[in-house]
Amino acid sequence: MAQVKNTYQFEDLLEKHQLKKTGARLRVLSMMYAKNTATSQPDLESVMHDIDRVTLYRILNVFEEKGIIHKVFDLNGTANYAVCSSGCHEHHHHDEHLHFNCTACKGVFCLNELSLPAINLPEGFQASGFTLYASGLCPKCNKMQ
Amino acid sequence: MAQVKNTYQFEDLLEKHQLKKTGARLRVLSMMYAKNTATSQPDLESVMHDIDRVTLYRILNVFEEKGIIHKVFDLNGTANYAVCSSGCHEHHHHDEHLHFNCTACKGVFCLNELSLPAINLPEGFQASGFTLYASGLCPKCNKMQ
DNA sequence: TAGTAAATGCAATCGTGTTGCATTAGTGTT
DNA sequence: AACACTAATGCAACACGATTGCATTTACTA
Ligand SMILES: [Mn+2]
Ligand SMILES: [Mn+2]
Ligand SMILES: [Zn+2]
Ligand SMILES: [Zn+2]
Repeated sequence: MAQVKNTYQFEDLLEKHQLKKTGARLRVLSMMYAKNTATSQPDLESVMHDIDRVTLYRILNVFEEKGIIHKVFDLNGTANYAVCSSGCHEHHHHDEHLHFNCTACKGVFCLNELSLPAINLPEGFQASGFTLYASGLCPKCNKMQ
Repeated sequence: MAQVKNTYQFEDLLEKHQLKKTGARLRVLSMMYAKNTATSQPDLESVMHDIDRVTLYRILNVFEEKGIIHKVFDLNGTANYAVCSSGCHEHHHHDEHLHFNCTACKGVFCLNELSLPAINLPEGFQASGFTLYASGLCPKCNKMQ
């Protein structure tokens, strides 16, 4: 299950990153921390009708800059966001784990427990980051066939 | 370098997949086979002004269905396409290699020579495909700093 | 060469991403 | 508690890739 926190902890989180404590930001945080899958902006919009989509867009952007969440693309190429596990700082992410895209429920899962094996790139290529994607069926969809 | 072919071989390729031999399709094939990086639809449009965008869109789609090319997303989430190395068939791709996104020139490289190490997924997850992404500098951009 | 299905072109729409600017609201200070 | 200042929000507008419907044209086949 995801790492559930309460409102006070979210306020502390915002304060730590020198972000003003607004209702929209707290609601986005509580939604993202409650889920065990990544969240797209359309996901947020479908729930928070009263918040402008540009506001949500900017909240996601600033959270990513601050190292609170990280971006991962789903099978359609749309951005999804998930809370960073640990060790992520402003403009410095360490989310090199496996991202599982469920082809049935479209859920995007961060499998933090799986670290990536070392990769030897061909001569000349210089990598700054890796991401491993897998697609298939998540546990829930797998059971339902 | 990429696998260059001539027009007759492209015609054979189309015939093999029961696709009509049209000028647009042959031109798309020759462009994609001549490059060593993946090609986006905007790439094609910038060269083939006389072909309608929707036609290009449908050509890319049918080529992917037939297992001639495979789709890979760049850092912006836009679809790029690259010719399949081998073993890909209709609705059945085997392009489990590393995809390198150059942050400078935006090129997307298929590093076929790098096969992926075996991955053990957590209980319940059933994967049908893997893709490893790396971002950084390609050889050319690396030299130019 | 005529008939048929496939492929194309065009117009239109959708969805996500992005910017500018005026207004509002959070925060530290008086 | 009121003030001032800056950050955050809402709204309008735009960018651009993705996607569909439909009429027309083209490639193949009989
Ligand atoms: Mn992740
Ligand atoms: Mn590839
Ligand atoms: Zn699922
Ligand atoms: Zn490059």
